[in-house]
This record gives sequence, C-alpha cells and structure tokens, in this order.
Amino acid sequence: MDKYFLQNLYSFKNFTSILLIVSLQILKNTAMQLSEQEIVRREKLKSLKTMGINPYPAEQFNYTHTSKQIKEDFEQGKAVIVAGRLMSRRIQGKASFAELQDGEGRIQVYFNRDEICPDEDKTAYNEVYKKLLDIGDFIGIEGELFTTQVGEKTILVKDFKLLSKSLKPLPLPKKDKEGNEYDGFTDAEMRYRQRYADLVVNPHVKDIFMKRSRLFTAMRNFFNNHGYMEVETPVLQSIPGGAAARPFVTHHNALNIPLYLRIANELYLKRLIVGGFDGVYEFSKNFRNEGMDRTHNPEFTAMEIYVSYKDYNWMMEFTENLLEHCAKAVNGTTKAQFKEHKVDFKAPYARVTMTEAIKQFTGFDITGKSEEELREAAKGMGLEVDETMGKGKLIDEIFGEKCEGNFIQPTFITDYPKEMSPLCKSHRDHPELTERFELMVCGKEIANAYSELNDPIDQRERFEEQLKLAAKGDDEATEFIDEDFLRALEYGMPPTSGLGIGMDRLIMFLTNNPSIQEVLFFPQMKPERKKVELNEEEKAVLAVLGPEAEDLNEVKKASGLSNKKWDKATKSLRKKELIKIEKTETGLHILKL
RNA sequence: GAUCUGGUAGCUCAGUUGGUAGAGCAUCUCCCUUUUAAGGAGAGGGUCCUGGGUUCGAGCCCCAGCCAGAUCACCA
Repeated sequence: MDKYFLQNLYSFKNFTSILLIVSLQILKNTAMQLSEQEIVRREKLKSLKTMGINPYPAEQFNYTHTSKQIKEDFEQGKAVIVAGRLMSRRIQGKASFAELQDGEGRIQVYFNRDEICPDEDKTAYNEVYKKLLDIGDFIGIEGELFTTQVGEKTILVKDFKLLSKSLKPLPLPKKDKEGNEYDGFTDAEMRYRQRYADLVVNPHVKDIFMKRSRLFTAMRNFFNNHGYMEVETPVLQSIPGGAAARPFVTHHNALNIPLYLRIANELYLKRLIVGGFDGVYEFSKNFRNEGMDRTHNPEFTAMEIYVSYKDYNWMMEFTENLLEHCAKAVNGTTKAQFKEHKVDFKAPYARVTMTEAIKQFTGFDITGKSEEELREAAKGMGLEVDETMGKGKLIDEIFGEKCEGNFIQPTFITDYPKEMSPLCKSHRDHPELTERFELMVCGKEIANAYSELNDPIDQRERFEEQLKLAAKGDDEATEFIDEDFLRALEYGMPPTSGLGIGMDRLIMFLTNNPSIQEVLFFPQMKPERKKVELNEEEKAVLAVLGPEAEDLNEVKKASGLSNKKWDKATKSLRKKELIKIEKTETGLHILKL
C-alpha cells in the first residue's frame, strides 16, 4: 500500500514537472513568437542598457525646430535641436546620412564619426549609432545646418540621444527617384488594424485625418461665428429616437433598465430649442446596429444643428454657404474630385423638388396619385414593391432607384412625402408633402434638413402613424413614442429649422475616398483571432513519449494520429524545441527534450 | 446575406502536370567620409490562413471553415 502510494506520488511529481516544463515552453512561445529582427532589436536593447544608455528616458526633450521650420527658415550653420523617428539610413563607413521624421515631415541628418566622437573613443558612432540604433527609433539630435554637395538641406549631427527604442520593424515602403512607391504598406486589413503603423509610413493617410480635423474646425467656426452654441446630449438613451435604425442595446445595472446607444440626437437638440437657445449644434457619435460595408460603420459621426425662427428655405442657403466655407478650409478650393466626378461646392446649389426630379427621370407625375397608382407605376419601372409599402416608401423607392444617382453636383432635393418624414412640418402649400430637403452629391445624400414639426398634436399623430407602419411590417418605421419629447413640444417650440450632415460621408467626398474606413482612424473590424499554441495532436504526441528515446514508428502508432497530423505535430514540436528526431543505424528515434 | 478575388519570409510579391520553398528590399557579418532607388561581398530567415480529404508525395487538387477586399442586395 505504502509502496504504491510512493510510486504514485513519484510519478505524479514527475508528471507535474513535465507539465511545468511544457507549459513554460508554451508560455515562451506564446508570448514571444518573435521574428529574427525582433529578437535582434531586443538584444540591442539589452546592449544599450549594459552601456548605461536608458532606451526609454523619462525627462522631456526640448527641441528648438521642426523639420518644416528648418526647411522654411534655412540658414547655413544655424544650431538646431530636433526630435523624431529615424526613417532611413545610408551608412558609408565613417559617415552616414539618415532621415528623421517628425510631426510635420522629414529632414535629412548627417552623422559623421569624427564630429560625434572627436576623441579617441568612437563607440557613440561605431557602436551606438551604427549597430544599436534601428529604423523606427526615436532620437533627439543637436547639430548645425548645412547643404550637401547634392543640395539637400541637412543637419550635421554634433550629438544625439536615444529617446525611445523601437522593437518592431516598421512596414516601410520604398520610393524610387521617379517617386514611384513599391513595397507599399497597402493591405487594407493590416492598415486598419495597425493604423498607428499606417500613419507613420503612409503620409497621405495622415493627410486625410488632418483634413478631417480641419473640416470639423471650419464647421465649428462657421457656427460659432453665427452665434450658435455647441452642446452635448446623452449618448445613452432609454428611447432611441430621431431616426429609423436598429439600435445597440445595453443594460444599466443600478437602474436595472435597458439603455440604447443613440441613433441620432435630434430630439434632444429640439428640447434645447424649447428651452430657449437660439441655435444649438452637436457633433454626434451615432451608433446603428446594422450592416457594415464601405459606406457604413456601426459608429459614425453626424452633425446636427437647430436654429429657431428659421425655415428650410433659410437652411438651404445656410447649408450651401457652410459647405462652400468648409470645402475651402479643407482643400483651399471649392472644387473637389470624387472618383470620376468633378464637384464644385461653390454656392448656390440647384434646387429640385422631389416631384420634379421623378418627372424628369421617369416621366411620371406623382402629384395626387393614390397608393395603388404609385405601386403600379413603380412596378412598371421594374422596381420590387410589396404590400407593406406605403405611399412615402413607394415614392422614396422610385426616387432612390431612378433619380438619386443622377445628381452629381450638389443639389437640394426638396418637398418629400409626409409619410417618410415624421418629424418634419407639412408643406405650407402642399399638405401631402413636407418642408424637407436633402442635399445630394455624387448621387449620395450628405445632408438632411427640415422646417421642424412643432405642432405637438400633429407630432403625436405622426408617431402613431409610424407605429401603424411598423405594425404593418415596415422595419424602417419607428416603434417608440417619446412622450417626454411630446411634453416638451407641448410647452411650445418656436418655428425652427434643423440640419443634419453625415460628417464621414462629407469628408469622403472632400478627400476622394470611396470607403468610410479610410476616413475613420479605427474602423470596426472583426477581432483578430488568437493563435493557438500546442494543439491536441501535439499534446497527444507528448503524452505517449517516455523519458527515453523511442522508436519513431512505435510512437507514431501509439499516438493514433493520421499521417498528416503526425507530420504537422512533430514538425511543430521540433520547431518549438520540445522533441528531437534522430536517425541512427537502428532507425528513426524520437526524444523528448 | 450572395457572388467573385485573395491569404506564401519583417515588407511587396513570384511559385510551372502534384516532386527539396523563391526574388527584391529589410535583417545580420565584413569593407566603405557629402549620399539620396539604400555602394560592394557574404550569411541567416517560412505554422505556404486553419481543419479535413485525395495521393507514395499537397503551397498547388477536392471539401469545410476563418479573415480581408471588391461587386451586388439590404440600409434615413
């Protein structure tokens, strides 16, 4: 009894220690699946530390110039201190040219051994600069300006300091002298997943986002100059309103209620108009739980502005002036190129009623037509229609299919049918229509505006109408009634015009990017799959291996693996240095390390 | 959601009927003091997306899946 117990204990101990070794190996391989270059850089890091150089110093580095300032105010012999990322190196023995990239561009720097190391000790150049620095490292440089024989503005380095060591090689593109780029970091998936690397390596990507920032600033300034106020409204809403879209749902623990991420901020901004502000606007991150493609990201940015005592006619003028202003601020001109289209954002823009647009492109006049007549007409145009579609939806379908794509230059499409616009005031002259416009550019909608509905009784009826449409099966109809919003309207809202602009779409047009992912820093992606370490087959092989070398074929048989699995598993295990396979006179032997 | 295309070295990409896995650049070693397509010589570097199948043998053929892109559908 005791004997067996001891034996068991012994084998148990043995087993756990094997497990420990194996798991340590796994850990090593999981955490450190490093390429040769990454290992080399880590070793350089160690060497630097051994030499007493801190690869990640804490203190601030005071630079006196940026690369741009140096090139603009170039002066022979001027002393400068700059900081940036090392982006290229051409080493030729005791001298070397390199490029430093900072926030504004690149500047060439010249490392000369005897300038950096005037004394006997040449380690700063020979060891630190030549051997221990890499492309991607951040360094600070103190030096003097000069022009090379080839005429390049350059900094002659007197002293340099490592500011931050880069352990991972950048995916650097190369350029030939004609400026053709090759080996570019162009894989869209990689670029979006590693936007930081994309930005370092692809200057035009950085440019897109600088333009995006300029667009927001321009719009803010335009509004602020008109005396309108930037506000913030809830992102977490208990009733998602202001648009027809599937919301994201979350849950608040303390209140024990569901909350929705906003799909629009319209209803909150109108509450603020009720509260007495003359003009309010907000750049609103909206969330919609719908499909993703090159023009839809689950979170996107809309700008909405509401101005009291105005109507949609005023808003059209305001919008065209706004966009002219923004286009100039972003690109320095009102003209923009989008794919094959040349677009001009110079005000004023054409104004076409929806009725006219449909008549123009289909020859059909929707005025006074019944739902049935519209359905027949749509069928006649080859559109797919069904019984759930009301008049509004049918007209929208006809417009979307037959007209929308034809408006390339900025064009206001006005006077939408009532059913499609539950938050919009009825048209002053045509009760079946609403005072609404959308701005079309290159066949896509980028802005949407109303004379806002402020009649609380009418508003309640419109909401109820939406409920009926939803019950009928129209999945675009809103299925909530926001009683609090109606209460606000009952206190009275002045006549107001509101405008919404899809900011991502607008910047796509202004930067000629047909994909929304290109204008978002971090577009939504599926999570990266984690790499699995020791798989079942590899574990199975290890499990049948004893402490001694064994005949390979015996082990293979014992493992019960197919040829392919066996092959994969043993190759992988050899690579991880967990087993060794030896060929001797007596045959193939497998040994656990 | 459908269809098509793609996934091979750190990066960009070749890879022949199915027969030892390739190039350029990058990396490492040595040489080189005003270059800019990064000069010369040498060396190392691979889970060919994953899993299964066919086969003596699969990067390649078949099936399933994952990821991405494009086109279409859907979408205020």
